[in-house]
Amino acid sequence: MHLQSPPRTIPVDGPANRVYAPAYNRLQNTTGCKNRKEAGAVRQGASCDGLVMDMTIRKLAQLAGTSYSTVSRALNDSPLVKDSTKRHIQSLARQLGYQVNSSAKSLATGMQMNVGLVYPFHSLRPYESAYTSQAISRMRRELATHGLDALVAGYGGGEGPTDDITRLLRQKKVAGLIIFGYEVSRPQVDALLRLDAPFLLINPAPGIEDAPCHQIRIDHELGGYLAAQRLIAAGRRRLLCVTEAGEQFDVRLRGFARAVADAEEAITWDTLTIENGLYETAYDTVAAHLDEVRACDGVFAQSDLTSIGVLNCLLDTGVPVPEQISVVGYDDIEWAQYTRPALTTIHQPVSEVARLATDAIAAVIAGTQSDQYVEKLQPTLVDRESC
Amino acid sequence: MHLQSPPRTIPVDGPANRVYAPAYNRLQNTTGCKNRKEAGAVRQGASCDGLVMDMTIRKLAQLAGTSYSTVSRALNDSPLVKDSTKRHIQSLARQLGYQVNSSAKSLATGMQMNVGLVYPFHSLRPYESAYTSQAISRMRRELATHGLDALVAGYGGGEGPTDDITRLLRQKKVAGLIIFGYEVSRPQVDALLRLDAPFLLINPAPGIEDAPCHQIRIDHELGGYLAAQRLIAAGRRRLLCVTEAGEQFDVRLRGFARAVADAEEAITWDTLTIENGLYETAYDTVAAHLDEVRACDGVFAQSDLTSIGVLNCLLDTGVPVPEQISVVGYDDIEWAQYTRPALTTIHQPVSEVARLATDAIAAVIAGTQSDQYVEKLQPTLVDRESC
DNA sequence: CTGAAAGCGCTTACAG
DNA sequence: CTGAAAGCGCTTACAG
Repeated sequence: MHLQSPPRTIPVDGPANRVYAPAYNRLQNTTGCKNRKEAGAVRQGASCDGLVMDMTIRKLAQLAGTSYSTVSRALNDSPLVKDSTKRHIQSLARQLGYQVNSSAKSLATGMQMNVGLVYPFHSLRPYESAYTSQAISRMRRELATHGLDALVAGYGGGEGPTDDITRLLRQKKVAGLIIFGYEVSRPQVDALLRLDAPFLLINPAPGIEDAPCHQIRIDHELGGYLAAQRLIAAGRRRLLCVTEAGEQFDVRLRGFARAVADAEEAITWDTLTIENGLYETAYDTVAAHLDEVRACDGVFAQSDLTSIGVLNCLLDTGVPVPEQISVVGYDDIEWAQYTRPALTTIHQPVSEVARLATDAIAAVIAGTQSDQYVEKLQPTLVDRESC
Repeated sequence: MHLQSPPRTIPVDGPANRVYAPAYNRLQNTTGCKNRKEAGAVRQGASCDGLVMDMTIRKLAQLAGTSYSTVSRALNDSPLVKDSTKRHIQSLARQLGYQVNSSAKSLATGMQMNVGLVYPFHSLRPYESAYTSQAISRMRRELATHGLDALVAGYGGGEGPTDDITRLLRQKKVAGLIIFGYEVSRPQVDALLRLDAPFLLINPAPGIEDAPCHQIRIDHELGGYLAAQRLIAAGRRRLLCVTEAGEQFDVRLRGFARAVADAEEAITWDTLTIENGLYETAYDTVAAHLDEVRACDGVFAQSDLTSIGVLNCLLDTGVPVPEQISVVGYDDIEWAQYTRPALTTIHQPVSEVARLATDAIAAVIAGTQSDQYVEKLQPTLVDRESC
């Protein structure tokens, strides 16, 4: 077997006309390394079912009888390598359970095969919304089909660009970002743009839509329209929107208003503003304004969690739903089907968003997608029992 | 300002007595790099609010007027650096928004500051259980306080050790793993053990408990006991356990049986086995065995999702809960409080688990925790309306 | 098609 | 306390 060390071409005296001889690759040093590293790190030489933990392309090259350059090319399926050589090396690698050291690869290529999934940090809740959880869960799987791993992170309200949003990119921990954007600010997006790194916004706030970046939008105006339409079709004439303040909610309200205007019947509607989207907040706000709420016959709430707060408050105070008041939610999270009455709601196409977002970011990272990717998806009405 | 290049000590002719001059660090090469890399990667020199994307310790060193070794030490807060130098460098780094290249650091130290959060892949559901989501969400935050990022991954049933479970470790993408272990197999754990890498099991199946690895267990026997005790205290005498097959569920059943044996009253109990933990499965199974179910007066279901399936089926078929049949669930997911009647259930201490797991894995990674970490936590009963 | 070399951006033993 | 050097494990331009 041909070992790479010592290199056969080393001139005994060095070339006289060069002051500095090239630094011959340190081929010798497969074992005795100068820099120590233990302390919790994986022990050198540990093996697992015949799979060695610290297999490198250098060792693979020794076993295959080629240079490690060739091993590297073979493993990356380079067309420069002879087919038989490639097959030999690949099968050897498989047998020995070789896994590339992602840090080394990343350092050499300048790109880590991870994408950051970043969503707004709600200090109010110890966990993400059901909607976010479902989306993350699905994206992780889709990402895997592209050979990408998912790193999760949060971002705070308006803390500027030194958030996790840019950190992961700047540390080169991720090759790109999928950002659940409904709370990302314009300065943050601009900072990202200046970084010129791959990122994609899901559901950005209206003020962001004209930013020249990849986006997947949901037509929330239509969502609001659909909600009002359904309520009106159920014969409801005095409507109430339970909503948080914020541009992203106003859009839905605009759709709502348009449906009301489109209706042939005389419809009145009003708004009950809640401070945040927590279940408890919705519940308590409705309880505090019971008379106003009971004066209406149909409620549109801006998220399923909010809807469930409204629904439960109504039920607990003896208001029959949907007999006296209809309720329409928004999101169609898993739990919307488990309430009694089951929640009629506007479905956000999470699976589709996950698939598209994932394909898009993968393409951007691969350099396949160069121009701005913008997709606008339509929500749909899911008819259940609460309206 | 003293720049590092060219090195002042280069002998013009090279030392005569050495064949190979030492390879002087390539200090020159801060700009003209040989290896190209673009294609979706972050553009060189892009800047963001005065923060340069590709700031390195080399450039920092030039600006600070020291060697980059000193910069490295200063940034890592080494006691070897003079305090004033350290402060100078650190403030410069902060000003310029320097962020370490995590791949380079990882390659040099052998450890990446990420931990993998791995949970069982349920092919049946497009998203994780609410319990898992909540745990992941909390762990991510706790991890951040240790300077660790969270990488999420799944593992399949019994596909052996070439899962994501070992992949992330072997690729050096993570320094350690937190594994939601209720479906991890003994061979998988053994493979992990042979790898000698930091990992911690949450809630492993009973057959794993004697493996010499870090674990956080929940006393599910007690959980089962508490459930039966509550049902009995509510005057229930003919009990039914709705459960999946599996060791981890048998433990709860044992606790349940013990409570029945401890009771002074004559209690009968039976088991209704469901094929999996899906809501629909629970609902349909109860519907298919309505007579048997109606013959009992108290149900203990093995997860909240299952309980809600049972609850809804009962409600939908006109059985009043808890008047005719009491229901006790397991897990205490967020949604348990939103059902009507609100679900009485066994609370798993997710927050505590998240905090402990996170502290433990951080300690193991840091090398602080050397002996086996085993924590056994106790579930508690949450009394609501369904029992 | 293949190999030797240089480089990616860090850390750290070694030698002042 | 500081600097120059070597090394981490890859990729890839360059030269056969």
